[in-house]
Amino acid sequence: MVVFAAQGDPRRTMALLWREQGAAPVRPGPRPTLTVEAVIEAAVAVADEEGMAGLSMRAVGERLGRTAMALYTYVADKAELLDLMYDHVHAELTADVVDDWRAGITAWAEERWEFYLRHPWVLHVSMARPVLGPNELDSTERLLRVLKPAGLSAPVARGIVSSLTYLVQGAATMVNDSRRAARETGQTDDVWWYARSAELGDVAPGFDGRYPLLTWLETDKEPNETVPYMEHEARVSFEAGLGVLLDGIAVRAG
Amino acid sequence: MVVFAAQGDPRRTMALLWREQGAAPVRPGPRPTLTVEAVIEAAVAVADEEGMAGLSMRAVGERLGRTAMALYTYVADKAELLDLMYDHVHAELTADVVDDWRAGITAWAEERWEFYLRHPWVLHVSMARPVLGPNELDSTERLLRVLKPAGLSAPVARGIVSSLTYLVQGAATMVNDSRRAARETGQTDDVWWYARSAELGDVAPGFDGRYPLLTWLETDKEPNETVPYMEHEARVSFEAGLGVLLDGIAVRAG
DNA sequence: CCCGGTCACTTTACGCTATAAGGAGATGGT
DNA sequence: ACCATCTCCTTATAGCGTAAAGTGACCGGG
Repeated sequence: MVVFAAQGDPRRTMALLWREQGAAPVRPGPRPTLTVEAVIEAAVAVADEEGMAGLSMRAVGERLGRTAMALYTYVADKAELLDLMYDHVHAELTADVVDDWRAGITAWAEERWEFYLRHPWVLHVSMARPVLGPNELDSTERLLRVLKPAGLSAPVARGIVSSLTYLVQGAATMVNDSRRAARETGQTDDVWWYARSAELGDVAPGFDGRYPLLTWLETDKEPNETVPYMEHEARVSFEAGLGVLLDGIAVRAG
Repeated sequence: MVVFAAQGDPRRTMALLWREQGAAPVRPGPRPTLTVEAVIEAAVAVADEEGMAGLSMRAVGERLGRTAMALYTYVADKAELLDLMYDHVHAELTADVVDDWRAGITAWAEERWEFYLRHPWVLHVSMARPVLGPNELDSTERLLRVLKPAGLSAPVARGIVSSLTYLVQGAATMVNDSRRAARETGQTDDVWWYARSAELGDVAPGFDGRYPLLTWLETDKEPNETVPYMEHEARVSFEAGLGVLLDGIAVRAG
């Protein structure tokens, strides 16, 4: 369920994103009883609570005491609504510049991490046709202010920004999927793993002999009681990956 | 549209994945005219051609000259079919061990890259509840054989494997989404970007002043005529990210 | 040889989706 | 008062996974 930017009139969507408020002309007909903002906020609330799969025009309308069709007065279609939702929540990102680029990048990545756990549906909006709203651009501009002192070339910086994004999004997706799976199946990571490794032992006898390195890979895990298995693994690999990336940047830094 | 592993009887699915063939007992009633393999192959063909969104039980049935319901003779439900499809295509991964870990990891990542472009739908199967079929496990075991000589600890190795996976999958997702968007909207990356940056200029005058570093980031691009814009960017950032990761591994290698 | 149990496969039906089409009623300008 | 205009509603369509029930083919045992 990866979704693209609005396919309707792009100018219209861009104008909404950048809020060109054209001093609403006085027209005949009933006054609207809602606003685009109210629709966006209701939609974000639905998506936060029910996930991208639960985001339907009916659900958003219902939350506002309207029918699904009433929303089409305010947005062109669902894709446009998603663009507006996407930029709306990106306003939450405010991590500001720090002197040390290493600390700055870490802070940026940590803020994104929390952000994606707060709004899992954002990860289902494709980056192949970016939304190009002001709030996401602001956040990226701030990352670049942090990255600049490392003295990288523009092409290398592009690679770093992408890799950083892939890493945060990948690890956060793992956490979100794990939570969703637990909610939908009623089975925590740990219960699931316990059951599956038993079945794996039954169906693939001699596992340790056939997969010695996979067996080795699972060793030396620090005991962890509080966080579900997969969430913990994702968090640890996020930190590890970030550390490796930062080291790699240092190698290239001027 | 991220999908999870089968929720029906997990034992049944695991038995199918590891092909415990229980010497089909002779029973009354008509002989089945298909096989699980045929169903899997038809489903993979549909998914390769139409994408995950086009993979419906009706479409698979149609390809086999059957109704959607006929498939339920061979698989428990759509989720189980997806697990079987997932492991089936992972048999294509055969990259084998090389002496140099740097070359070995690169080869592994390149093979995965091609694989995800060949089967975009694989990226929509969640890793939070892994399929645990033999073919994917084999591929990971081979990666570990390559990684082992670097002399990492198991916890660090887990972080590396995850980060590597996030990187390849993230960049490949970008390419796949870009291709899908071009197909669905009839607009290539380049046409889209041209139109959108014009609109951005209209709607956000003074862009260069407000976003000096974003403007800088887009500089020094090597001219590229053959590959669509986004695909090229994704490929370049994949290579750059891989290079940074390998450097980071070298720092930690024993 | 035929009968009864079993299974492959079909048709139908349900609730869900986005949104096109058309209608009702409110509003403001003339 | 009239009319153009706009908000919001109801209705309808094609597609999804799969539950339920029906049809007819096939096999072993009497």
